Amino acid sequence: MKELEKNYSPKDIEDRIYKKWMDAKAFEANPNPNKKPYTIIMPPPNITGKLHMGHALDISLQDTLIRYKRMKGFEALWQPGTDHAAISTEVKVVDKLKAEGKDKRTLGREGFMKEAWAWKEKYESNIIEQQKKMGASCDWSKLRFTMDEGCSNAVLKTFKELYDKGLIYKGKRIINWCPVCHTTISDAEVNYEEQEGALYHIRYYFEDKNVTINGKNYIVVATTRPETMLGDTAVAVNPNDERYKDIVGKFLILPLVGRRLEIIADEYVDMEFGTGFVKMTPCHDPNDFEVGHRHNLEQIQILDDDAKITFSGSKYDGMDRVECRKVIVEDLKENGFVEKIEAYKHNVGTHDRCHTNIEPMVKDQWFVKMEPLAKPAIDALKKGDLKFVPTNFENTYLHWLENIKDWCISRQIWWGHRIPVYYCDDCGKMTVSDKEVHECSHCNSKNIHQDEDTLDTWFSSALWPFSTLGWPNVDDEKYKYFYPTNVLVTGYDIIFFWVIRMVFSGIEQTGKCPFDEVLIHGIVRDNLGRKMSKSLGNGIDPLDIINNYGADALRLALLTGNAPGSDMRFYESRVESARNFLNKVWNATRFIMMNDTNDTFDVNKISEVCFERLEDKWIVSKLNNTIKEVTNNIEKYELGIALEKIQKFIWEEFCDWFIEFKKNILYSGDNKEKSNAITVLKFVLYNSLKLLHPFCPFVTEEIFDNLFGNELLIKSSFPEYSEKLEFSKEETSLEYVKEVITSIRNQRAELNVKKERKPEIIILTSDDRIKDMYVLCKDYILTLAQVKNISFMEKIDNADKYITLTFDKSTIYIPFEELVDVEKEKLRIKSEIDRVSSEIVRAKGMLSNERFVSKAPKEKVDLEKEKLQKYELMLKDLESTLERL
RNA sequence: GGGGUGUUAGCUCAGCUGGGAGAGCAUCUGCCUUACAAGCAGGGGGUCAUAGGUUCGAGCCCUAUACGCCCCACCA
Repeated sequence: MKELEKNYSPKDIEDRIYKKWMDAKAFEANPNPNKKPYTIIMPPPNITGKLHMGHALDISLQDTLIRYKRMKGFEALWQPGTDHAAISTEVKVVDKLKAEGKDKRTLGREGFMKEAWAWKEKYESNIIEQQKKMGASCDWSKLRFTMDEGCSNAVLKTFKELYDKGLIYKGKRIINWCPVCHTTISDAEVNYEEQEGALYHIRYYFEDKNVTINGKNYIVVATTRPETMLGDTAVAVNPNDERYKDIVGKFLILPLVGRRLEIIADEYVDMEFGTGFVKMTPCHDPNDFEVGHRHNLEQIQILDDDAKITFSGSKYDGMDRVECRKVIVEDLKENGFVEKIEAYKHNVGTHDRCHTNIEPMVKDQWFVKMEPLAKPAIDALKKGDLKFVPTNFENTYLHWLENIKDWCISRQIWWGHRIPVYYCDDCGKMTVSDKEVHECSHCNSKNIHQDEDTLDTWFSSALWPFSTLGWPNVDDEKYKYFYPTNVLVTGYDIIFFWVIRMVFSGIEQTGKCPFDEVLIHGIVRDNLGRKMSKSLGNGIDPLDIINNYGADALRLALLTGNAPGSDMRFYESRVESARNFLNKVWNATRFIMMNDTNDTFDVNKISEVCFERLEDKWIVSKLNNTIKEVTNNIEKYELGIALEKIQKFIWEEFCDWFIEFKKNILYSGDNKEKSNAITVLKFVLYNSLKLLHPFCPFVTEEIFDNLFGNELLIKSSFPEYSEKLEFSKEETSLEYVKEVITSIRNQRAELNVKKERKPEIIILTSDDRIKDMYVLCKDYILTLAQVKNISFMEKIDNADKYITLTFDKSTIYIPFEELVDVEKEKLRIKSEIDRVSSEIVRAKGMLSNERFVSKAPKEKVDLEKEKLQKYELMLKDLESTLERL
């Protein structure tokens, strides 16, 4: 047996282990009729960035699940890939070009795409390398990209099918325009930010000088955006507004411009707000657009794509929107149109990528009709075909789908899937096709040109669960075997963007919900609870953590105490304690290897009969139970709880107690005993490593390799709970061990044993197995409580010289004069009497409550009876000891 | 405005279908015991936000209140 380093150092190990897995093709999964499939589709990271803590958490969760299922005997596929991240990437590439003195427009579409693909190659490999550092066991041989040929085919096919069904349409609608990115964005990509602004109250005079309201011949409208008045085409009031009933249908004159505006009545207007008059700017406000439609209002576009004013023939033409606002307000003031200006906080829509204020505009765009698609997605959840963990996100999901608006999918950028629509320059008609198009399908003219726009990046990600598996080729073996997938793991922040769109796309295109369950996790925040962000500079780089502590430690830190769906704060101290735990496992291994006398360990030859001694039965039974509980927890996605139980078992039960028990045998026992001890130690470690492997794969694989050789841990099987290891008939034996543990604890903790004293303690017991356990603990007691030795007696004569600790099956006698400060001991016993007495009162109270006895389950009642008995015994003993002192 | 969620030890958080309050960190005490000082043995510290209710029994279920956070909608 070789010797291990004193401390676990992940750096030397992780890359080597990862390579080993890769060489063994351990991550690959292929259709296998003899196994059940288990599939997780990885949320494809954007090719714009590097690995952050959110990814690290995402990977830790998924990798743990997939490794677990793989060990459980499933053909477990974790499908990796990356996302082209349309706008984000385009912005980055444009910036990069700018830095190089190049310009997107002069480069042209083709030249730009070349640059973008080069970017993709570089950044994709970066992020993949980083995922590998985390230990991600995804099937890299099946790596996909949202713009690769297969995914592009899926996009074309889907577009064509939805178009043919009338679910994709082109129309002039009001959309969100980003004046910086020069593209439309969907509603979901708009973030509302509260901004300081002003509410400008402006007078609009009646056309007819004889018309008055409240004695004035003007009305007052309130607006936060006075510059948009250039596009006003009406003023609206609520039809139920008694104040203004008589002036509906009258005309106003738009200040500065002179346009005639009719006063119209529409329910949209809130009578309570402001003056009850609303100026209507159908081209630059979504609500006004709707009202405009109902009343056939003229649409006047006053902003161009840069959000500059286009109002030819006026001084405002060409002004920036912000500048124009100032000028218009000045002009209004000068001409006496301003009633008042109030400071006003309001929410302004911004682009989630560049944080520019978005501009509502009317443009000809492509949309997906959502209502018919949303319905089956709602039903899927209601029928139970789809479940969220935790379930409270189901409300969010339903609420969004039930109030859904059509999805604007066209983007005025180049990096993405180009919309497969071709316009004929001769007949003017459209041809939509999922194949290459060379001529107009209506007039056969070759004079055609393709739509310039590309698709929203989420259009392709929506197809990810099946496009990566071979769809639209429905005969693809991968698709047939691995689809639909089992669980989707992602953050709550992209439920709307991604999860919902995958669900309705999956149902529409494949007829099946793309996954059974969605495991939602929260955001990893900094130690002050803030989001990690570039602008705050508070981001923690997972790679730094991996360098310092190892990937396993990072994974453990992210998984412990992290409940599904809720945010967590990241503390480096957590990583440190995780690392310490791993070191503990490492050293337990080291201990076993140092004492190893048994090179012929064969786990298959181990059965329940190997566990002869009490402590063996005890630890194996603990192990067995841990396996059962941990399996349950993992199946319920309670990874944090599972991990906690494994750690507790390994550290407290295995290391602190079992290994300590075995030291006596290993140091002084005979060879057969030693060999037996090693066998059990190895058996428990062997299974512990397996339990632990899904969570921290590197260190466990390394240890496994050192200790058990041939087999790869990643390919081994997860431990199974076994009835045979319950030792149910031996249950009392476990209590013996517990008793010994308790007695040792009591001596150490409560007696204030003086350091230099090493007297002999005496134990009375008639049970040989108890005797055995005390002998086993002898050195442990010696070391820790400085008790010199243990002797066993049938009875003890001068009992009043001893302090006693009484248990069910044994009594410990400790010579108090030698060992203990009598006064302190009296105090201890008194407080102990108080505690036990109150327990007795509690138990008696419960048992004398007739309703408890009659209504509570029998086992609960029995439990209380047992407790009462035990405490009464203890009380008696404590009282007699106190008397003797 | 609608929906969700939180309030548990000094800090950050677990607590699964209701059955004697837990972890990590911090703190205090004693240990360089030959697997591990990245360690060992122990201690202190909680009216589980408040008020009611259901129940034999509530941190957990119900109702209300207070404070906080998140998401959606967005009123010019």
